[in-house]
Amino acid sequence: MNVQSHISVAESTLAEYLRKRKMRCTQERKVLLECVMGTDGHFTIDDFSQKLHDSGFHVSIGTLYNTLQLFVDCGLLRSLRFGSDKTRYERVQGTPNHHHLVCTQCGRVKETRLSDLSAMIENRNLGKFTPAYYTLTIYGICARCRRAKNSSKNKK
Amino acid sequence: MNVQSHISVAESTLAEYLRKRKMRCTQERKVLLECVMGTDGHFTIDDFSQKLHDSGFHVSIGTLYNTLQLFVDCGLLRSLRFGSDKTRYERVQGTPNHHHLVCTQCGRVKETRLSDLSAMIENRNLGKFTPAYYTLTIYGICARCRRAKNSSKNKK
DNA sequence: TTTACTGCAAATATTTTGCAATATC
DNA sequence: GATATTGCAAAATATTTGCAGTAAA
Repeated sequence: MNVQSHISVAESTLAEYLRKRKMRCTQERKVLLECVMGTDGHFTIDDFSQKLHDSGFHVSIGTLYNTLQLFVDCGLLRSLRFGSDKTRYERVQGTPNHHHLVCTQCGRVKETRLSDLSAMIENRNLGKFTPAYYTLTIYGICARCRRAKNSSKNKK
Repeated sequence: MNVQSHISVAESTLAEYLRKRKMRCTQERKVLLECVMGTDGHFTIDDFSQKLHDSGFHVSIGTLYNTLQLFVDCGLLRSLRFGSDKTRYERVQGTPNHHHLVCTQCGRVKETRLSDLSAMIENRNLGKFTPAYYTLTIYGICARCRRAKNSSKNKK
């Protein structure tokens, strides 16, 4: 599936969701959706606010929170929280299954793909619980911090 | 391994960690560790503060945050964040591998054990990244909310 | 025309920080 | 005795809320 069709799928998903709930298809929601679809990887509210600002569009911080939450509710975004960082969001569609490696030392987040694991998780029977999406986050020490730690050990 | 030995293992883990860094083994750290080891399941700072208060021990909120973070740093606790809720903590030792099912409707968190998955994740080679612990959280709709939703559908 | 949505600012909630007092080593 | 840690309160940060004005339907 190409980028263009991802966008139109997302647009109809949103439109459908709004229609069912008698919610409105506002400029803000349209523009934000477009911006979301043009953003790869995960981003914070701040990142996103900056990107919108750079593209010359203004929305208030409240609307930003509301709208991203709306996108989470209709399954277009996933929200992520690592450690005590702020909330991050990432696109669901067009984002291949991946997991996050979070360094507990420097806070860097790396994506990794473990497709067999994904398959195993997705095919899992969870009884009466109906899964929508999942997050697998592995915390540990990244290569860079490990190197730093070892070299400081050697100095002593 | 019984509870008593879990506590002594935890105590030496902490003592070792503190010693290496020339940090002090304070009353607060000792009491909080004991309280943590006597707490099953996940808890928030507030839950924990209340529990301490009930047991007649007082620590400031700042020290509480510091100390729980210290326990996370030395591998005795895991910190968890679901949705936009506050941070929760859970013991690592003596807590069997488990995963979390979070209902995106009502916010309830249920624990589930998927041991084959755990094994798969733990045995995974992540290259230069050294894993310490991981969290697998599955978001979706719980049985109760699903029932509620279906019955409201039928009414229409 | 109705009412859902937005912007703004104020309110809340959570977590961190600065500093004087205290306790550990 | 030196200094790491605590308590407290204030600050910083993140997110939510209330309300008057605006814009979808």
